[in-house]
Amino acid sequence: MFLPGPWWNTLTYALNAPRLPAEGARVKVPVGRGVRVGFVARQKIGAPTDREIKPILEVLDENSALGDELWGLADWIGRTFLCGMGEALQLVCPTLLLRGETFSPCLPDRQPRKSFQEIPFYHPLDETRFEYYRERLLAGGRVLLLFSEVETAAAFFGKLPIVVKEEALLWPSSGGKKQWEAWKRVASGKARVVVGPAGAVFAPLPFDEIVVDDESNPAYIFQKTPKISARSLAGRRAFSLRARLILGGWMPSAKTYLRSRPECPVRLPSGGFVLVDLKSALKVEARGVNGKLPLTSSLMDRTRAALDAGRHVLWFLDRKGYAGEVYCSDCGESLSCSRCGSIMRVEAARVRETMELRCVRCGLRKTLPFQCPTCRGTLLLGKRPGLEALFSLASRYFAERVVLFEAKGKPVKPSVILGTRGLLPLCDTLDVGLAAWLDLDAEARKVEYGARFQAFSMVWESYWRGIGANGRTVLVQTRRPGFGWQNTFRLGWSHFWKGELRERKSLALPPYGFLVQLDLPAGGRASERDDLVCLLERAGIPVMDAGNGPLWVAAKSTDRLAAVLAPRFEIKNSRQGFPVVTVWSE
DNA sequence: CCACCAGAGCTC
DNA sequence: AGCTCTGGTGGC
Repeated sequence: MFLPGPWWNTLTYALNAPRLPAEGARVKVPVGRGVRVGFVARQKIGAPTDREIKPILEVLDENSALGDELWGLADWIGRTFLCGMGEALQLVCPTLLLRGETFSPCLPDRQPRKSFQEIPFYHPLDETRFEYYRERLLAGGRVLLLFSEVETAAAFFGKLPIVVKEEALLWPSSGGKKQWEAWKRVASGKARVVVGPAGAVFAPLPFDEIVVDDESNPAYIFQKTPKISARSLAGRRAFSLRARLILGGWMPSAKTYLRSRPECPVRLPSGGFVLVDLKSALKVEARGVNGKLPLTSSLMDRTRAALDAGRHVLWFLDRKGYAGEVYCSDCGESLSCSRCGSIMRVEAARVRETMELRCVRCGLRKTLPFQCPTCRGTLLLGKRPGLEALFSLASRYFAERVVLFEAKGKPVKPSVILGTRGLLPLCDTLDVGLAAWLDLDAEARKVEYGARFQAFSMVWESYWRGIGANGRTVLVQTRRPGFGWQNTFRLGWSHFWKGELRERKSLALPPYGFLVQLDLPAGGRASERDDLVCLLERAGIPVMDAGNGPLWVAAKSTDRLAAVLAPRFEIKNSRQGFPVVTVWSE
């Protein structure tokens, strides 16, 4: 039996009943002090144990609660992404199914298609792609349609022709009761078409066709562990169902490009793209903050011109708050979080017009101190000015036409709108004449090997997104203009991927290999870290250890690593907590 | 005197 | 990660 949770091993229980429940059926069993719901595993022949075997308290299902196909998907997730069946089940199942809610599945039969087939469909204009998807839905069959954003899914669903809508379902973005109702409705065959965000990839229907729009968007990666992309899961489902997989978007992901080498169908018009050297930035400083703000004369001129033409301007900067860091001018020490030790940034307090500190990692809020907590120095200065500092500065030039983006409400008059990549959806509804990336080098540094792709795709999207694309200009400020990948913007993503993949291949990075991130449980002994490193190295697996932060392992396949980690994830090790394993594969 | 809560303890 | 047990608090 598998227990939903961080554990990898199966547990053995005694059954006092004439008939064995099917693989995947749920049972109630005593675990630790309490009673929990588990899933029946494939029978192991004569599992000998030296300890007393506890009884199964209740059998909840006669048949598999998930169905064979989704059960197989969970099994594949557990093996491929080093999370074990327990966490895979938590990801695949609706929460109420895990709690033991009763239901009787009646999954519809399906005439299997002959073979798996992958169709790339890349076009920068939403309407062109969406029209194609609508045609696919009208053609009949069971179709799953995934979108990278909830809003896009809802909008697409809203505009479906009545005939399709009647047999379609919009998958809820929230869990709980709504998700459970959707699950039951789909499982009982009351919908032929499922439209939704990433979570809809677990809709319990044997689809004939699976469409993934915007397939390279990292928004498909689930927030909770295991951090897997719904796109990978869609691909796996299509493969095991022998369904048709349609991959659409602005541009392909590394994996898809590598497999089918599609050609970029469009280029940026020559006037539509401007590359600016950030080294020529104006020497403007915000009060109390050290460091230049990335404003060049080229940016200012074009912004003014776009506003005069009655159009909106987007300024992208991936730094929230007023300053990214605060340091003491006497001792040089930076203020750090008392809870997790990360650096604190300065941002506007939610009450009154004051500033407060906020931890970039754990989100802890604190009031801004008057003196340095280390040396009692009285001059605290900000480093790396962010959007709020930019706002007060830009207001000097463009007065009330500058807006700091908030999710709600949109400016009516032509404005300079400041924000992070979250501004991109504004292109759908506003006439954007200029999209400016103030400091492209600083964008998307989270996953190092994916940083260039992130940056490229966002800039690419900022040109094409929305109906006002005609005549829009994209301006990119960088410290390295004219070198390497920045030049591929004009030529399109085929050129970008060719260069990028050549480099990743030489380093055996994804999609050519796996990169595994191991975050150790907080509060563990330091020796535990050494033990794990030692264990891996003895098994011939080299580990990158920076001393703090996660451990990294690069591997061609995850099999060997899985074998080494498995004993660490047995239920008896629960007391010391478990490392969080994240597999980067594309 | 017991309802309620936070923290400890446990895991085939 | 849940689940239950425990022991302290507080409401009346």
